[in-house]
Amino acid sequence: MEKGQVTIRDIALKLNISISTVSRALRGMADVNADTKKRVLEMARELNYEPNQIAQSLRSNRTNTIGIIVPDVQVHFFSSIVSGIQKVASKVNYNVLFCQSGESYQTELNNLKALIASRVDGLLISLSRETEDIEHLLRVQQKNIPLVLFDRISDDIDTSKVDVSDTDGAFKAVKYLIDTECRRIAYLAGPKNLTISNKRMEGYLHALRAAGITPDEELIVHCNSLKEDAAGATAQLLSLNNKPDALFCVNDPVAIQAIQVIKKHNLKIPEDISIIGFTDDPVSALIEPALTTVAQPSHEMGQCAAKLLIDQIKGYDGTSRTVTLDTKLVLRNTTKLLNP
Amino acid sequence: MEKGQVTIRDIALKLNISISTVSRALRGMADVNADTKKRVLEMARELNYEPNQIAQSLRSNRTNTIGIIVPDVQVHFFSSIVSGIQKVASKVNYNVLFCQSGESYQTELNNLKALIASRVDGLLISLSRETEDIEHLLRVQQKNIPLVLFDRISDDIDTSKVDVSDTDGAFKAVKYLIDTECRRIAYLAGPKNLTISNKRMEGYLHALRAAGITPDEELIVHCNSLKEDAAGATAQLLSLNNKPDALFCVNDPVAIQAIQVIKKHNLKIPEDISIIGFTDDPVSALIEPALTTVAQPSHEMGQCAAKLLIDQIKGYDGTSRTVTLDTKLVLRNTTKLLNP
DNA sequence: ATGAAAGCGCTAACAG
DNA sequence: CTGTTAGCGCTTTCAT
Repeated sequence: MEKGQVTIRDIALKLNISISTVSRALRGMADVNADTKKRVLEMARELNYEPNQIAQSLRSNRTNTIGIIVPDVQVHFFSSIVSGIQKVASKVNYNVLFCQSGESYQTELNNLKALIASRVDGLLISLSRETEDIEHLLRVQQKNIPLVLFDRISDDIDTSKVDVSDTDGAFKAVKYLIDTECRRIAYLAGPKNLTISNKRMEGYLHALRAAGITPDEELIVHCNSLKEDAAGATAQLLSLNNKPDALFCVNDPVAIQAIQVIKKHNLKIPEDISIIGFTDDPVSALIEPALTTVAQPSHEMGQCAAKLLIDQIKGYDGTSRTVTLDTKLVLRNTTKLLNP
Repeated sequence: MEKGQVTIRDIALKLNISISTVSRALRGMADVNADTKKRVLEMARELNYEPNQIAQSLRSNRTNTIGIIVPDVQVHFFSSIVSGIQKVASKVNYNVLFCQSGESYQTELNNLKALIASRVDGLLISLSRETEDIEHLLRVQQKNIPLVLFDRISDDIDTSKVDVSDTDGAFKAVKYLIDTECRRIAYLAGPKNLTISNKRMEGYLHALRAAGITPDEELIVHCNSLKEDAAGATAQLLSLNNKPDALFCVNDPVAIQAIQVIKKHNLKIPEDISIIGFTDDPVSALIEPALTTVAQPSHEMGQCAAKLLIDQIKGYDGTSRTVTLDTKLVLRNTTKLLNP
């Protein structure tokens, strides 16, 4: 066995039959003598034979492998998506080639190159924060490689996409704040070019206007590198003459930062100031006070994206479509109770 | 381009030269006419050529791909390891095929089969909780596929391994509890067959004995399915006539469960009862009180395992060795301060 | 029911 | 410097 892995040739030689017969027997094709077939299968097991998928792929031009690129799998939201993808894929015998862009456009490019070279049957991508130009995605399409974008999607390309109802989620959150008597509601936003941040802003503005509240520029603050700036941005809001009485945050980490700062200022949550986040990170239920947040179905998102892609690969569905999953407002202790 | 991806043959035809020349030019081999080479490279770019790694792999018998199996990537500890692995691998142009066992032995077996069929150059595995028999790993070795185990390792196989100093970490934790005047220290253990849980128990016992404290069977409670049973186990300890004054927990999720229960019993942490966890999950710093815990360098663990494997693949090092990474006691607010 | 042979895309002798 | 050829392991005609 020193010569590496066992091949159908080894089996054929041992049994003194041709490799085509072995191949046929192994795949359970109809026109093989029952006895031959039995002997082949036995020998295969005895020699611990595993089919060489590389050879199969070269022949069939299909690898049964899909590629994923996410910014950073250490972020729970993404690991949950990746988990969903992998489970769906493995159920239908697809392998998953896994890459991280680390929020770098250049790395995303390199990842993509590697995945294309590996001849993945399809691609699942959540764009890096740096990515603005999507030329590389167009090149994927030219090569007829099925592509599904998720979460960090782009409007500049016509392909299948999975996202969540950001705008509606934000609307529901801000509406709840208004319904619980908050009037000066601030938005702790993400970078100005981040699509999801802008969509959430839309929902925020829409909810304010629907309640007859005029948005105040002063109350919208952008954090450039999400985590780091959040504390500063919060401090800035708290130093206003006319302080906010609620904070809607672009995501949970920002909200958690905000909570820390607010606590230091000795303000009571939610009596003095209410807070709502976005994502429903597992941490959010455990901190104190437990964070009210707009939950995104991350695991489901992964599953949905994977299904969409595999359907496309198998040619069940050639049209590109966008699936928008629902968000849900999870009420916890950083918001006041609704008076019935 | 309807015919799928571009091959060196397409380039050769367009340029009216042989495919071997194209192959040589593409790989920048010395003995190619500078002009020919230039024309090949230009044409390659023009046609958007990407080398077919499948074909290369079949020829070279190397895929430049490593396989990972982890129980569940949604657990931060594992996603952090996976992240470390992927970064190291991509730096040296290795792809990562990613699988999850979901703590199921059967799924682990299936994953392994798929990865072997994909002819990965090496394997990185953290065993499922169900896995007791390691026959499948021996078969991997018979096939001469380099294998590195990490975190959930097995003593029954001679291969490279990466783990952390569980015993020493536990010792440090329990010693700290003793040094801060705790005397009745309980151990909230994991399943009885879980290696890491047992190693941590050793450290626990060792620290007690070193301080002249006789271990009390009553104070060692096993949780079978880590998360679910923790609450019950804690309640059980609190109902003892002679209650514990400290809790050493097999991991952070268990510790966090314990904290909830203790709070409900209106006991003060750490005044009435101290708690120490294991892992340093990101949550642990954010809960209240912030959890004192034994930190495991998860990201580093991934990097280390990947390096070990790749060295082995490249034949730099054929011997199997075990790397034990250091743990660190991170003091937070579930333990008392040390009196100087 | 089985075998022989071609070919998937690429690399590596071996010739020229 | 370049072309020809064989072959990696497998599937699939096409014969027999």
